[in-house]
Amino acid sequence: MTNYSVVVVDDHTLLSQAIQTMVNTFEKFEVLYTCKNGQELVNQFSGSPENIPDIVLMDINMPILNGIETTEWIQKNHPIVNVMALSVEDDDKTVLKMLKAGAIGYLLKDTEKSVLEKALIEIAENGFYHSKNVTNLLMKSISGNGDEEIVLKEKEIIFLKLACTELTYKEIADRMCLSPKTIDGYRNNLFIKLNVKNRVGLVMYAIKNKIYTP
Amino acid sequence: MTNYSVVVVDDHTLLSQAIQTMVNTFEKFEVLYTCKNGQELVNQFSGSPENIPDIVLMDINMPILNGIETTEWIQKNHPIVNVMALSVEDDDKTVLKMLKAGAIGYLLKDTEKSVLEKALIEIAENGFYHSKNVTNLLMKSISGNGDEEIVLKEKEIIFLKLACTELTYKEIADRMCLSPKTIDGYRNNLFIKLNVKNRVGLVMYAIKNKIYTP
DNA sequence: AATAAAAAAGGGGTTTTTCCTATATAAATA
DNA sequence: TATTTATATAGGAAAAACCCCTTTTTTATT
Repeated sequence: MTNYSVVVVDDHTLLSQAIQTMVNTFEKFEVLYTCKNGQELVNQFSGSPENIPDIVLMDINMPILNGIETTEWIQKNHPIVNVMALSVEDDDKTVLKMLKAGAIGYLLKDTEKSVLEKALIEIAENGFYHSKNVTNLLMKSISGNGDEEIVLKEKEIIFLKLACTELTYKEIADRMCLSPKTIDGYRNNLFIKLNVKNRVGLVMYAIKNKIYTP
Repeated sequence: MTNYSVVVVDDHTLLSQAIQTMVNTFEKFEVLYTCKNGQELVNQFSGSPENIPDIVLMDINMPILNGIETTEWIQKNHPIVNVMALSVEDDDKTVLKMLKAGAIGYLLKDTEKSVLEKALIEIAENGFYHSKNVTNLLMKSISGNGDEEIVLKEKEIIFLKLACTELTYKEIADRMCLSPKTIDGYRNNLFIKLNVKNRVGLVMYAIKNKIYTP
């Protein structure tokens, strides 16, 4: 009987290699290769059918092509592959996005070796795994709470980024080649849209949603 | 000939266990145990002399007792132990603090397995290791740039945290049981002290220095 | 106790932000 | 083309943020 093949994707090379070493100690599992980001994975997958594993262990925060985008790509092009998210993130929105993108499991990086093995076995044999946290989260997400995904337009994002600097709205207007009054509008729209009270609220939203990185 | 003993400290259990597995594959090295935070390490060290390793691989961001504090403790109580920092952080201040605390090396988590092994060997045999990044940083830090460590008092920190919320300065004053005018003073002092122009500057400083976590 | 230093508070002013309402203009659509 | 619809812009005003300078109160120091 052949082993299940695994690919590890994480921009922290040491982590991905360490996990590789670890997974290789598991009976039944074997790491094919590791990737530093989503782009590398896409290249590998597109290279040869032999590069397509049974399971992908995927970090979320990565440069170039992040975990969510990459999972979407896999879901579209190789729907048989099981993606398990592996992240330090545990904020609700991120988890939900990852699951929506098609991940069939979600594991925090502060779990035990044994838990990872158990999760891999479940995925390989049953096709799913969910930690307690995630199960609770899913319950919450289903019951009520439509969540109304907020979509920002390009200019709003640019504005938001500038609002995270020490620039004055007047100066932001100059940078964006718009009248201060227009900026006034952007700001007020976002106050309502993002449900915040003032500029600090904008800044916090931008940071939490990775629109601006301090 | 006996192996060099290593202890891995990281709050991400999966990472510390994965690194444990990896280090155990290195000839000459052997992991004694892993810890989830500094407190655990202190307990282990204080438990039995057999628990004291040659090398500690230490993460920086940890709850309870962080990497810098833990390194200081080790430096004070077990100065023979070599601490190597292992972190995703690469901002100058953090690295310098870690080195000042007594770490003899600094490795980013996105390095290769082979680099880790090489670093461990250097530490074990020569007693030091520095990645290129760190060497450059040290050069910068020595040449000129006194850096003037900014020290904030307790109340300034409380104020700074509140300034990161959507509260009005008036409301912050209430929370801190101070007059709005006093808050005015705190704000203006911090503007000068932190070299920022407005509230966004305060927020950014607080976040960058982990005084406030979004 | 006298003096110095730090923390808290106030007076009063300018600028920026925030808010509300209304209009011109461009872009998309029936 | 006429009609929405989204985007950009104004006017005006109240609130909050920002700034400078002075005074009181507390705390520490010799």
